[in-house]
Amino acid sequence: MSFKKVRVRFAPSPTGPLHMGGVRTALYNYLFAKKHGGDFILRIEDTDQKRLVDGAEDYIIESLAWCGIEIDEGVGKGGDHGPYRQSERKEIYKEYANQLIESGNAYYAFDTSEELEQMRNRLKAAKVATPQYNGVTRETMKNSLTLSDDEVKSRLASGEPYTVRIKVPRKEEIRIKDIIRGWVVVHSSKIDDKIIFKSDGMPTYHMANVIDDHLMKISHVIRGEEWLPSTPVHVLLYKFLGWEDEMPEFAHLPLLLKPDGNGKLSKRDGDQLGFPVFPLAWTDPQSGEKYSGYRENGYFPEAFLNILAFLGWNPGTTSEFFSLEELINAFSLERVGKSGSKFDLEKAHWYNQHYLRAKSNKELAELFIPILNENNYTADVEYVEKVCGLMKERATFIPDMLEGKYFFERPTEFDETTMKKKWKEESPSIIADLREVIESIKDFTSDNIERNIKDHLEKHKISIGLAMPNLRLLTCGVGSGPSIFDVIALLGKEETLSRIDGSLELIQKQQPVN
RNA sequence: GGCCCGUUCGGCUAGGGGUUAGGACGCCAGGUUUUCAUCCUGGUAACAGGAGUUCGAUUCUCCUACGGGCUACCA
Repeated sequence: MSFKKVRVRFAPSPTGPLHMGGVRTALYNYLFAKKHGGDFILRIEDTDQKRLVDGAEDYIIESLAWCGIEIDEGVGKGGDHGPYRQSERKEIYKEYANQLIESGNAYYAFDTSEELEQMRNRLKAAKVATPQYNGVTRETMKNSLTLSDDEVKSRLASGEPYTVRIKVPRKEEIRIKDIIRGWVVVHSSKIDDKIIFKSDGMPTYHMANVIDDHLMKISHVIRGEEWLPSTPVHVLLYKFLGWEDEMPEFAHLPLLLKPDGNGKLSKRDGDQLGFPVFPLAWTDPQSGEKYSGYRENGYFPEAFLNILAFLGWNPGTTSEFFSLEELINAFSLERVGKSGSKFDLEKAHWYNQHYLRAKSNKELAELFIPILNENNYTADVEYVEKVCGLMKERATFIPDMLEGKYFFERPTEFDETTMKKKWKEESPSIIADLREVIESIKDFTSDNIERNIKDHLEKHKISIGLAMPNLRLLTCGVGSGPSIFDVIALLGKEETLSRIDGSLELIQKQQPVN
């Protein structure tokens, strides 16, 4: 099968925002496709018209775009195998449903939901472990297998609602070769006659997915593990449709679990977990409820992707940082693990911090300026770039650099703990001396300032552990931050001096000396 | 309940019949620093349990336990 062109699809249903597990599935599909020079296709599985959510489709497309996952073909892109929205392929499915009925591999079923319910209850009462519509029970139901041809025809003609069910053989071993899990064998007696065509004229996932994958020439189906149990039905469908030889290969991905180890991550988890489950922020159009996203929480797409890639996959080396390009090169389905994994928030922070620090001051400033503006700070780009240069070492997310807000406003408050610990009786006179030193520095560079101040402190045997925090307190209002010499060099001599004066005045007014 | 999938440090994971079971994150300690952060060094900590196969099992097989998925006219 390696001669076949690799074509994979990501096929979400637009029932809400994509969550991070979905993004990971898309990513693995994309990586696999690109690794093998293949196509990545986006197909929208909207066969359940009742569950459609406004904006979901756009959200999916925007999420992939934010991550840098490019669609080669599909919704939002076009291509030769369209339409790529299943609701627009209705007629195609109908044709194949008929074909399956004609070949005796599917049948009409007229049972109402009440009748189905009754059947299940009856079986439950009879202590049948798994009540299902199968080779045995179908004999007792209303379908084209039990009804006469005339009856079926008249029911159909009268417009009575019907579904189409696959006729699962009674005794047959169905073998699935999964790239990640190896051979999985399921006996057909454990599978029920799944509905493949609904009474509303739409196919169910099972049939639509098989037909589309075939028609779209999909070579590999890479999807979540939750699909493994229904894969035998899909395999049967390929066989009944006569496509067995061209059946795609399967790879069922382990699931992303909740951090408490209880179940798979789901859209419903929203923000309950202490981290976003969505790539982008989302507002539910019905309830108006808002959910945060990685993008809005300050994650970089490259960090998000790197994190996601490593949840269930690893390159087999000790390298941890991979660009999308590098992921493509390193990726293989064989190196995808079998067991579910939990999102590691701490490590996610670490990744983001790494990517933040890898950015140039210019890039950082571009991202930081909007945040500054939101907080009513303005400054010219060059200045912000320098601030970023000083703050980037201590930030995980862009907004963390707001910690250095004192670069943009004079301090009006002074960190209480530091005041208590460091503001002593002698502080005003230490500062007065320091002020003179600072004023006398001609070339106002960090190195110069440092040398002058340290010389002065040494010469007069003044505690550096007192003088420096005092200076920081007066100029910044806080007890910690980047090198104070760097800070005041950036602030400039004039600003530094005037801050010292202003702060001194404020402190003398408000703070008692310890 | 039934069917299917899984199980290595706290979480993410490497490894694979004989290893001091490796790595990064976190955490702890030390160093550097005016401070915090960074950075450097070191440390902490894991093969779910039981049988079997074998000279030897964390690795292979089976059982049990635990976790997960599926069990809809949802995907």
